[in-house]
Amino acid sequence: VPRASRLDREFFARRADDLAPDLLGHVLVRVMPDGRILAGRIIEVEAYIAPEDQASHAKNLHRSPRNEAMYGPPGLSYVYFTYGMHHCMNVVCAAEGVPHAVLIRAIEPLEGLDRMRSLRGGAAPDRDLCRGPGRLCQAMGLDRTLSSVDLTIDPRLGLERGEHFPARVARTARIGVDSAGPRWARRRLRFVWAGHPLVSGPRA
DNA sequence: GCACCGATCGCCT
DNA sequence: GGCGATCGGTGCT
Repeated sequence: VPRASRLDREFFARRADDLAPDLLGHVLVRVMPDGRILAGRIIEVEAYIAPEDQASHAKNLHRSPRNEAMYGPPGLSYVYFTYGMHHCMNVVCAAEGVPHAVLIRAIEPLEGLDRMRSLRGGAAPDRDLCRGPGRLCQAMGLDRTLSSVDLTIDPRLGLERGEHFPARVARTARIGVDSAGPRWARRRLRFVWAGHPLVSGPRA
């Protein structure tokens, strides 16, 4: 996988609904403790725009040890544990103190597929390796110990500038946020690489 | 202290 | 399409 450079802090210093579509095509890179490299191209994301966003962990400026990373500088990771068994990864953005974040919902595996298969338990088909926020965290070896890391410099996890980008980006409502109420559940803050076969859920 | 539930997934019918 | 798994976060008593 050719690696031009990492995305820098300036790239992340904007609203989540502005950054989210521009993350499509860039490459999430994970260096495992043994040095093995896992990488995948971002193909599906969701924007969370607290404090007003009632689907965000930081709604109404709610702040706790869990979501503290959301209040940090742009370019941090926010990884949380949910449903008693899954992790989800976000990219923190906007100005420090403004808790915007972009949830990574699916990536196209590029490097380290054999390792991803073993991290996922080996049974599922390849098309499901990194399709969905919980699956991609499992396949990339991501958990809460990788929350609050600086994606612009951390040797374990980062975002590399991509080389291929979507010709068209589709916009839909976010997934799994019905309990936030119709106003925020309906809002089209999910962005997908139009026509990509490995997107989770509705494609348009 | 305690009850409720989740930015999900995999397996069931 | 439906449901159980499984546990930490949250909010109420």
